[in-house]
Amino acid sequence: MKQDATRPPAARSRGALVFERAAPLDLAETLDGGQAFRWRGCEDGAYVGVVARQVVRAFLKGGRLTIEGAPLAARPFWRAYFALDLDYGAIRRRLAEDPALRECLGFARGLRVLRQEFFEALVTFILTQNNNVPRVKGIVARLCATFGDPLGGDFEGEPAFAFPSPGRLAALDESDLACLRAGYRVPGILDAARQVVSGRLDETALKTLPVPEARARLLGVRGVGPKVADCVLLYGLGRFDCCPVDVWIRRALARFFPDGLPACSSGIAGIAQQYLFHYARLHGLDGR
DNA sequence: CTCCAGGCATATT
DNA sequence: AATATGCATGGA
Repeated sequence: MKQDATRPPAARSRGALVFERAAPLDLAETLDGGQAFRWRGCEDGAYVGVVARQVVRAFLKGGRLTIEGAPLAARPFWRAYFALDLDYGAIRRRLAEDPALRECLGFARGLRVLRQEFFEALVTFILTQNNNVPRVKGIVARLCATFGDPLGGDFEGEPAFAFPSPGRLAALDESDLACLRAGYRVPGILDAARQVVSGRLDETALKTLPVPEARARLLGVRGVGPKVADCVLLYGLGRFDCCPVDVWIRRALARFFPDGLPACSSGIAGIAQQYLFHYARLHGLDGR
């Protein structure tokens, strides 16, 4: 509830990006489903987020997606972020060939798999280890507020901060990160940052290498196991052919689909998995 | 106060 | 190669 009349106006090159034919896309399902941790829903259905050093407001109206606050030059970025280059109608039709997935599709009409930034996905999914989404959001917020660059906008009623760069985090030690209250996940954050800075973890390589090799490299990071590695491949590297291992989900869903879970169409197994995960959460499956 | 969160690292069989 | 246990922290 504070005003800052001295703050410079938003950069003049910023405006509203409008994407026609964004459907099927549901912001709540996509932005608030445990894929990303830097979006907050508003009462009017819009979402405010900090992504790639941009503080933006996203909303849907009549099948059109509007992104306010982004540089006009960032249009390709947002198109990729929301996977607007993919024909989700066709993808859903293909997934619907499997009976189990067909059931799930009905409960997530506008779910999409985001293409997030690599380093942020790597760090945030290290944080998800044995953790819950609200707390991950809190840790990420503290991480950004403490070590990220101020961006000049507002987020959650506070000044907005960028996600910290690998270089910034790599120079820290565990005591510096104690303020995050991230517990035993801290060494993983540091190792991830240092491996990126050293070049041992290279985004371009991870995007072009065969999935098994990219996965093997990610597994070399402290705090990255099979689950986190595949989440990073899927959300942070756009490897939609990669399917996060999720023992819990498979066990829980087995109750609903005794005939077996879908084989996961080749090439888009990760997208299929996302529908399964959403379905499981929606139905409050506890795996009992 | 318990339980547990889309696991992982490590020590045991 | 499987299987068991500890783990920091705080939301519910």
